[in-house]
Amino acid sequence: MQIKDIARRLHITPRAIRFYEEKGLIQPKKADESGYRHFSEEDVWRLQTIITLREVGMPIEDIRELLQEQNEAEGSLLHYLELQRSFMYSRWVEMSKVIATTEAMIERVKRDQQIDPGALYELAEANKRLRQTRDNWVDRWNFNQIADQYDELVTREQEGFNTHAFYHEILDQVVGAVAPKPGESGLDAGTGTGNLASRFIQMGVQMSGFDQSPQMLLQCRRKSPEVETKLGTFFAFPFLENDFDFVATSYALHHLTDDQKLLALAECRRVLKPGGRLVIADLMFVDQDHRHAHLDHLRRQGEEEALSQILDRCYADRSRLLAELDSLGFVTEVRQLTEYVHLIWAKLR
DNA sequence: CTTCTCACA
DNA sequence: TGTGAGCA
Repeated sequence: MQIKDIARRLHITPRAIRFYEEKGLIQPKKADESGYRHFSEEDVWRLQTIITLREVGMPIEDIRELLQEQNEAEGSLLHYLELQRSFMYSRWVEMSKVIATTEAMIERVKRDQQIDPGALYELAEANKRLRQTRDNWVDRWNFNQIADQYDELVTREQEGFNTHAFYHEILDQVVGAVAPKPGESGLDAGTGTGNLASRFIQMGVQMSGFDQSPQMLLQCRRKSPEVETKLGTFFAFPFLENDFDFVATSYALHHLTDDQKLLALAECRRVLKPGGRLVIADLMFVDQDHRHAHLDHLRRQGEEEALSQILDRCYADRSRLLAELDSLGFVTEVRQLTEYVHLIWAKLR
């Protein structure tokens, strides 16, 4: 297929296609003699993905990085579509928030019968901060790289400080706290290799899960094909509103900063049915005082490894999560499971 | 019909 | 982040 054919098919100009090649997003084969580009079906999917991601506002450079890690995964068409879906959801969630903010601005102007620039500015800024908080996330753990060893890593007996001590027991506690009834549908947020989701599957529950790492999802599909898996992020769960009876999440929130955790809680709320419940098990401190006291303690003991791990991972401020859950309309209960792992049970009022 | 480069917004 | 002109 020549450049004009594919351009017509995808409704873009040949010039733009060459431009994407120049930027390193595609590498079409060139015929030896003429120097003409020849495009395969795979190239079509890839370009379609590029176009969609551009349409939802993703910069060229980001698309390039995304497609690069994507390249090594197999089953291209499905992966391209999943990438597109994931970003459609993030765009959708973002638009919902912008609409809500605009509504609030309109209400304010109507009510006050005059424009208060400061307040309107505040509202507009809130959107910007939200986007920044969300865009700040990076996968410092490189899950695509470690996906095939992940289960081994978390269950290995470790010398000294072990963040994943009692891993399986804690997952069992989460299942117990959710107390799922057969036929219910649940979501495992940040499902990874599906260790939590598969427990629910065994109880006759319909499970969905999402993760930001395609490689982790491959492991999950291999181990537990019954889990519906989607590519997606904690800032835009790839699901519609009111989809689930419960959301469960374990050892995932600590990959987010505290601000990002709050966004994630709002997403939990969004996908839950009325009366739905949320169970979180993760690394936490009771509150900031507890955090600082504990860090001081470790410093005095010379526990450098534990200290650096805690500082490196984003142990949650439990009190802040609870406050946010309350304002989102949840009633909550808490239980401390191990030295660092706490369990939060929450139910929509 | 395609290639590439250069200038332009 | 692309586009159009001009050339080979």
